[in-house]
Amino acid sequence: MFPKLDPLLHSELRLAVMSILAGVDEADFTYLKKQTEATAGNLSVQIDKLTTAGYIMVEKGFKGKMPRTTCRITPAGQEAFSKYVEALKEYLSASK
Amino acid sequence: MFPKLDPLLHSELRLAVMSILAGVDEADFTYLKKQTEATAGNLSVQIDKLTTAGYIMVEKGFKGKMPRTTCRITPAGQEAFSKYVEALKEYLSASK
DNA sequence: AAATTTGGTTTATAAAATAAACTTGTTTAT
DNA sequence: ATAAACAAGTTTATTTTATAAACCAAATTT
Repeated sequence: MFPKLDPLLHSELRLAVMSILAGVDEADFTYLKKQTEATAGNLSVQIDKLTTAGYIMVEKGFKGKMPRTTCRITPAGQEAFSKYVEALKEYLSASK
Repeated sequence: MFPKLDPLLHSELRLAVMSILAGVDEADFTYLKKQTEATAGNLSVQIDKLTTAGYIMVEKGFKGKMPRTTCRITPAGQEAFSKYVEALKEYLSASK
């Protein structure tokens, strides 16, 4: 009746990050920070977790002389996100 | 862009409980336990939190000689649940 | 060249989820 | 009648998480 919710996605900030990445080709750290209004530390930690899980890929480079961290969703991440959305629907459609 | 998710509802078990209660008039502890497959301890704690928040009401009585705990969603709970669902949609509709 | 800002990471703390252990009373078996 | 097993929870302890605070290195501004 109530499917298990992927704990990696059932987190406000990680879900926001995945939500953004699911809709774009790539997004860098500062963009994610602005959009989510998260602190840098929190974002850094959550990006690590998503990376370890294989849900996103991180590429580190430079934009001019400044460091730049670019994130991209992986196919596994896309699928996990879709599954999570489906699972969640079971919880939201109460009376059904 | 990403609204704050009510932390009281953004919890797998509490959300399941609220989801059930949103669809029925009342449900007792054992029914909730069976439906959610939660441990009694966990369920007890989460019911407390929802009660303290004013999202549900608990009535204690007896069915024959055995204790019975009946739960009901409150108007405040109904509203919080609706708001949560709306907020969550912002997270799920990524590309929009 | 000192102060500030950028783009982060690491570490520490607070809060949450969860399970294990316990309680109170009931039913069943001996 | 009493011991064993079960029902319905609660309380307490443990593990995870989320989050922020503190820190770091390099770049930019004053």
